[in-house]
Amino acid sequence: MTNREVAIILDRIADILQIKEENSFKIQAYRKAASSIYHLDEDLNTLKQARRIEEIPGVGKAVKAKIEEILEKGSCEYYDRLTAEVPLGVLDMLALPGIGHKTVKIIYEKLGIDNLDDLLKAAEARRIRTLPGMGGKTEYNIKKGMELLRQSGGKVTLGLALPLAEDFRDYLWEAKSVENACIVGSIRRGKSLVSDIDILVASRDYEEIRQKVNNYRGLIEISEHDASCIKGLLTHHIEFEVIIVPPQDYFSCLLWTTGSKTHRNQLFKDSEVPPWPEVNSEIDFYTKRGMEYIAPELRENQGEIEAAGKHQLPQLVGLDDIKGDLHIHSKWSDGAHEIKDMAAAAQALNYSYIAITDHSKSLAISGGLNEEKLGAQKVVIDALNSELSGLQILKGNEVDILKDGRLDFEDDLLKDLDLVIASIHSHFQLDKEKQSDRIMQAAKNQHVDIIAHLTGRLLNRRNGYDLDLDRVLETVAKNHTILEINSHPDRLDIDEEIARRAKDMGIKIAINSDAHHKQDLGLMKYGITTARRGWLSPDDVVNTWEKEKLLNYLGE
DNA sequence: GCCGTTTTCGGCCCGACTGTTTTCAGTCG
Repeated sequence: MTNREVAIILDRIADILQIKEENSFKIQAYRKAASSIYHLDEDLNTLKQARRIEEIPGVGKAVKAKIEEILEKGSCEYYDRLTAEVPLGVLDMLALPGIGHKTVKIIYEKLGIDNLDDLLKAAEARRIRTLPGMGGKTEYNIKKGMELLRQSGGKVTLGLALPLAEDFRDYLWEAKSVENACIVGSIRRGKSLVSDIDILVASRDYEEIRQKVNNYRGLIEISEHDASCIKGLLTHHIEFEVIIVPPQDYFSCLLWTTGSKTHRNQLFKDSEVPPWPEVNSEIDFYTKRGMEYIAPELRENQGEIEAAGKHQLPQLVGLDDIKGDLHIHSKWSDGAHEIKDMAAAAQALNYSYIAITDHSKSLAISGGLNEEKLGAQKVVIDALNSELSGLQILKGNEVDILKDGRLDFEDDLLKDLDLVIASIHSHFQLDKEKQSDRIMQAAKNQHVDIIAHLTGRLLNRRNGYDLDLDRVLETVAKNHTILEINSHPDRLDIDEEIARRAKDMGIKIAINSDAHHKQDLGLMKYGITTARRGWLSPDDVVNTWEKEKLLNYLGE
């Protein structure tokens, strides 16, 4: 069992307890333990062997026993008992926006519905409105939510698929006969939602690879296999495909399997099908055709082939270019750690600056800071800065954009901060005009430096709010406001398409982790991938800049 | 169920909006 799988079980226990309306603090305890484990930087199995499970924050005697049982047996008696009472299909319904634990409980108890398909049928048959507290709008929410789920077509986020793919690839590479192995397909191109995990393996021993796949701890089943391919299902029910080629064909197959189809169609004529033994590397392939090397993230037939032919591809931003992180939370609001701990984690990444940007007072659930606390936080940061060498902590805030476009703090207070992020956390359903006006008003505020998670989308969960992007981007450009690429793999907001538009309009971008936990600083790589897919260069991204240049820009 | 310069039980625990109601329960960030 991986940490993530254990965390998912603990979260499901919390969900079922919530549906059963048990003590809310008990539910909270399971959620906290799940979150701690999700963010752990050590493997639970290792911790168990070292008898250190109880060191995990939020894990006491009871949860520890359950974790150990799950690690040994893949499940625990308590969880099995709960899922016998409330089937997992009932929990699937919680994914629908506007449908919470109480609603799900009533639907399950009164109508006996325990899966999404039956729920949709009941909503279409207008049976949901017969239940207490539910009406036409609840049915609409169900139908609308199901549409969103269907749109994603069973795809999973890169944040879920990539770690699993990396683990699988590293495992396969351990086989003696493997000379090369690479994650290919949409994961290699860095798409934010992917349908499966594809691994290309160079080996002459098919049988060894098949045995190896068969023994993988994350394997659920092998569905089919032939001389060059093994297909099946991995944990989290993600489909996989292992493609096995002889070593001399590896690089041409790497190109072919990375795709995308449209990139391939544009590049190759019908007659051209791999292998091409003369190809020694991808760079070699493009060079021999008189082109620059095209990075996997660009291979989407969005003008990259033409640009590569003219040697006009941008120099893409990379993780190594990043010098700081401008959107970080601490314990002062809803973060998990003290500022000094986040600073230490940033130093470990060799950053030269970070901005502490806790929430503002309106976001009460997250412990948003009021004027007084913000003042106190500045004193703490000043003290830390006087001790730190090599890293500067910028005094910032993620200030809420209120319903009418005003900000949660007065200008007088904002002007004294090093960095102001403005973002929306409420009133998602305003109409296009009002929503756009609201953001534009924030962008026009001379103290606002960055607009964070512009569209508010949550991948597989919620579409972005209705925005007139043309008008918004125009205002952002005019006011020299920076747009954020939020690196959280559930957000990746703005996406590559908007990022590229923004770049063309001269808008600068900040790639931020929005870290609520030390480990979250590592999410930066997902934002980088999105930036690369948006054709961004280091110069387009303000947090690749030297500190002095950045501070100058913020001060203007 | 966890946690304790509060110390082994009692605290943990927001607030606004939405939808279904006609005074409030459920959802969400």
